[in-house]
Amino acid sequence: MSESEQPTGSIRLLIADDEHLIRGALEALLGLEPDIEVVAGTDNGATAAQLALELRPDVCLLDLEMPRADGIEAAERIMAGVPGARVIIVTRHARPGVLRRALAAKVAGFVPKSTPAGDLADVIRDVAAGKRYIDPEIAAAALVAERCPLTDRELDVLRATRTSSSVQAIADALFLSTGTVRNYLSAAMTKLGASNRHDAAEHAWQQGWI
Amino acid sequence: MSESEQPTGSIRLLIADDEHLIRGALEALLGLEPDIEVVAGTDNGATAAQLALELRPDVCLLDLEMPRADGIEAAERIMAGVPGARVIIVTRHARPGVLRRALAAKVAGFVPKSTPAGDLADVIRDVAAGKRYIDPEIAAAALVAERCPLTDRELDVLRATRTSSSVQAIADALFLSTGTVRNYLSAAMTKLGASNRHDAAEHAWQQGWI
DNA sequence: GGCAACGTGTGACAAATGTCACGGGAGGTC
DNA sequence: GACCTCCCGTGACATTTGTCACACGTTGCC
Repeated sequence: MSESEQPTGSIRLLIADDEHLIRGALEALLGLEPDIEVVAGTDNGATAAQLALELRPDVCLLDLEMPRADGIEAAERIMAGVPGARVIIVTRHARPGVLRRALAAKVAGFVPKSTPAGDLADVIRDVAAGKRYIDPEIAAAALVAERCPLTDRELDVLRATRTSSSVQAIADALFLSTGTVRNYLSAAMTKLGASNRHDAAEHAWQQGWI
Repeated sequence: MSESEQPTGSIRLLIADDEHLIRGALEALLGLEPDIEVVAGTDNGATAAQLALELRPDVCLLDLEMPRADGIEAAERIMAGVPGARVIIVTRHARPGVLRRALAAKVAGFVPKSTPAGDLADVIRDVAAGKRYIDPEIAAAALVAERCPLTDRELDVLRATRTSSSVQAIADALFLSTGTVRNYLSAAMTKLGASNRHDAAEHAWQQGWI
């Protein structure tokens, strides 16, 4: 593992983003930095985790929204397989609950796509140096965010609400009776102050609870 | 307008994308090309149109999803104000109907964010040279896509459905009676084969009709 | 002029949805 | 053991939603 063709202290980076254009652009952006070397790129979380196990990059830059395994799932797999790995999550929708999930997964960096491009290299350097970087806006939002008042089953039905159209379909998906589903939905709607299940599911999604 | 500090034939480019990270990365990517010069960047459609009128870039690279004016609206304004302007729309969700809208606005290029990063510069060069470039996948999808069977008002209520929770709210937003709204929704749902208005609105959105 | 399509509305009916009250059981804590 | 919360269910009820039939006026086309 002691190649000599790279400058001393060069940061070996893995990039995962399902939008090829973005990934390529990020590679171009970070390739301009003399101390950063992009060693791998992929468009899904599962491959990202696999590549990380093989290549042992110093830092992994993972998009949150990816097929096969989202950024946090990929981060968990990488953490499990590569002790001391450093992961940065990049996301478009910076929902407070997602930050919680990311921090629970021991992610070292969390930046929204609204971050100025010039800052990204610095974040990568900080993270590579062992520091953590959490976008201050998201951190503040997460701190004032309400704790999730919903039970596990209530979260389940809200999750199912996002893909199923009728109560019957939700009940079928969860192997529950329609009455039970309606009770859970009613409870969730009351807790969230929503006037229908779609609003409730949307709210829970915005908070990153589901 | 005859500055001499740039190489002959250099393509003057404007980039608009509301995600700063992406815009910066694209600037880095395209900045690597010797014949492309990024002359402006912004994060919303309204400013993009304004800047285009002032700076008269050769090509405008516009993200579709932007605040204040989406990529196509911005393209229309640019076309109206700058004769011979060339616009490329970049989008994450390549819905068939959106391509229709874009072509109706005389857009010269249409690429999804899944395009390999290396191809983008070539597309820009083609467009600058007067050619058009339409992503073949999207073009094929648009050709087999069904024509929109909905009336203007049906589209209106479906649009409102995406933001309003109840029929009453939709009716209030459109200054209609609830009965009328329900009739339109029922008609739209029948035409689209949807079992509720949210499905219908989702379908219409996927097709790019609203 | 006649006809079709569209926009707008009403009224009635059925189905889906949301609310409420009430059960019972499983699993924890004091 | 008593108590609590969560899970799962039932039944009744009011509200919302979706369907259907029908009506009237406008616009555009043959």
